[in-house]
Amino acid sequence: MSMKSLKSSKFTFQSSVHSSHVLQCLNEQRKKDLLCDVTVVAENQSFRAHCAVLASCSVFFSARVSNHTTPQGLVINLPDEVTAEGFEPLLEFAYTSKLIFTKENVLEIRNCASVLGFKNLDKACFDFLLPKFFDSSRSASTVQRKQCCKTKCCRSRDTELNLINKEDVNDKGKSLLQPSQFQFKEKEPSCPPSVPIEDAPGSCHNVQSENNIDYSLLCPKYRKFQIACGKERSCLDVCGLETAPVSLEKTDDNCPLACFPCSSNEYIKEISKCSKTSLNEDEDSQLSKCCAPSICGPCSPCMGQPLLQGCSESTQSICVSEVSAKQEMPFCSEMNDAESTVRCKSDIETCSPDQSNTLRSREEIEVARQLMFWPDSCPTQGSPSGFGLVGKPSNFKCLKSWHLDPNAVECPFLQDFGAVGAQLHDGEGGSMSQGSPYVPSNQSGEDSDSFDTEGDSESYSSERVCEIGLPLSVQQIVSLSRNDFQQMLKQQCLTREQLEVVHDIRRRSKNRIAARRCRKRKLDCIHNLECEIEKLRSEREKLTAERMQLNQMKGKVWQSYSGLYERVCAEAALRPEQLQGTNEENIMQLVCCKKTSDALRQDCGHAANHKTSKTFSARRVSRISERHTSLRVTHSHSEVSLTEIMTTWTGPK
DNA sequence: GTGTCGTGTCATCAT
DNA sequence: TGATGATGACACGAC
Repeated sequence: MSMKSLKSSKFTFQSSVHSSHVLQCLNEQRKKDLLCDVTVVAENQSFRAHCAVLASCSVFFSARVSNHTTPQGLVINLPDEVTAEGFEPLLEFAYTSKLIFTKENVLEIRNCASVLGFKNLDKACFDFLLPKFFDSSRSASTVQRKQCCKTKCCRSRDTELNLINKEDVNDKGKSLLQPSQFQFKEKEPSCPPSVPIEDAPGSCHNVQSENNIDYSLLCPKYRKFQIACGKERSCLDVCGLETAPVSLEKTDDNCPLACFPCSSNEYIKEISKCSKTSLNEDEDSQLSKCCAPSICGPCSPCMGQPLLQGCSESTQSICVSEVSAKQEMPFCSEMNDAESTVRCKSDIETCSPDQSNTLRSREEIEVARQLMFWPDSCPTQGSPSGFGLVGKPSNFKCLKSWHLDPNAVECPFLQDFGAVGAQLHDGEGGSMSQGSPYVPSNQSGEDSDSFDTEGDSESYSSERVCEIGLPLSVQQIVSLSRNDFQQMLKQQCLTREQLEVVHDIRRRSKNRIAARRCRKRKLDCIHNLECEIEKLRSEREKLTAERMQLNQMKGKVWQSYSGLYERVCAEAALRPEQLQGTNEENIMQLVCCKKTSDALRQDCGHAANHKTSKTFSARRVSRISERHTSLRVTHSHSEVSLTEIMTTWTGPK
């Protein structure tokens, strides 16, 4: 591009950290009571704040502030429903985007948020959170999960929990919930990204949320299953633009993807979408580079799940962002006058590389942690067998063959990672140490299966390798990323036959792994569907019981009504047969009748009182008599029997 | 001997 | 265009 064209071009610089920085500054100002222009009073406790911030977060404050001409010095008394306990976290949320809550005060906060109309919280947070906290059916779900998911879920769950980074939950047992993560769901079908740790040992996840959304069925991968089950639903249909997380209810440990599949996966994919724009074709190797434990947490359960595709995707996606963040691009792409090209959203590029790394990675690591917290977040699909320590014998074989550190049992990711690193290191004379670009990208998560090549097939492959004198191990052939693999082949100067064997081994091995994943997904889907069926059954039973209860109540009400009815009839000197029309009409009639009777009595009383009075006129007596006659005539047209009225009242069953 | 299950492999399609 | 992943179909061995 010529200098001239460069001069005529427009550039866009967009910072996504700017907004958070502004909010952070506002929060600091609030704490120092600087530039605060409003005092909010809740239960005799006052809070200083900025009108603009409150108004931007809350419908209530927006209305109050906009109606106030001089916001300076404004004092807003909150409704009685809003307690200080509930409001304070909301105020923090307004300034930090983080809602800190406990199981004890979450209802209070929800109530306050509802009263104050806190945007993005009600649906995005509480609809998602409360069922998780208080859903009485959870125990049942757990039972279901135990039934349907058998041992693998449970064991993987236990392991998972043990691996959760305890830093993610503070000492007070509070959990962080970041609504910004939820906002994501407005675009993508996703599940709640976070969950309080105490709820982690959840129930079967596929048993969906209150909204009956089966996350496992939302992923494109499972479209076929959806169709097969007649459950084809688009993610947007389900999640909607405004509906955030739909529920916390998860159902099945063994199907993380099932529940989170869309959640975590889609969410992470969204991240990766942005990030991948910055990736060059060598993304595999970049993924490899970045997929180090240090990024996603040393013992990330997700990463440790050898067979969890979703998990690995999450991890990888996060890492992709991490990588892209490392690219030093102070400015984004160029925008030509007429044809605007790519516009960089660059929270990454806007700041210095180091800074952007920190900011981005923190955010994404937080997301990853939240996902890990979520029992199902480790997607799934896979992975019932979880961390390779449970489940199939093959996994044991894997560990047996790859273990370097027996103490690493609790951290499969590290096992695999370290093992492979060591393996590669040995094989490549140090060029493939841990964390090096040569560490295969597919080793994080599900693809740790790729190391499970021990067995007949692997033995056969090894024999072939020896036969043709390949200077490579089967593991190297299989586990390297595409670019690394090709680069290695170039360095090896292999014969045509050797190349064919290498490619054949690699192809078979990858396909073998893919087949395993595919089968696991199928099984997960089956489990998920079973869980869903169980949930629907229990719901049906619950509804049936509720219906019976309502019928009983209806009977009681009817009895009460009948008694009243007869009493009113007797009082009005009417027979039920004299009434006609619907029960509502009859009741109205009876009420009129009662009023008229009262009026008559009153008039008669007056008449009696005035009998001796000369002012009592015959005209008034005549008028009373007319009214009485009219009333009699009206009711004499009633021919409907009480039975019919009862039928009308009972209504269709 | 037969059925079931787990697994590997191939072919095909999509990305 | 080649690499890769997903998946249906088939074959095979173990139980």
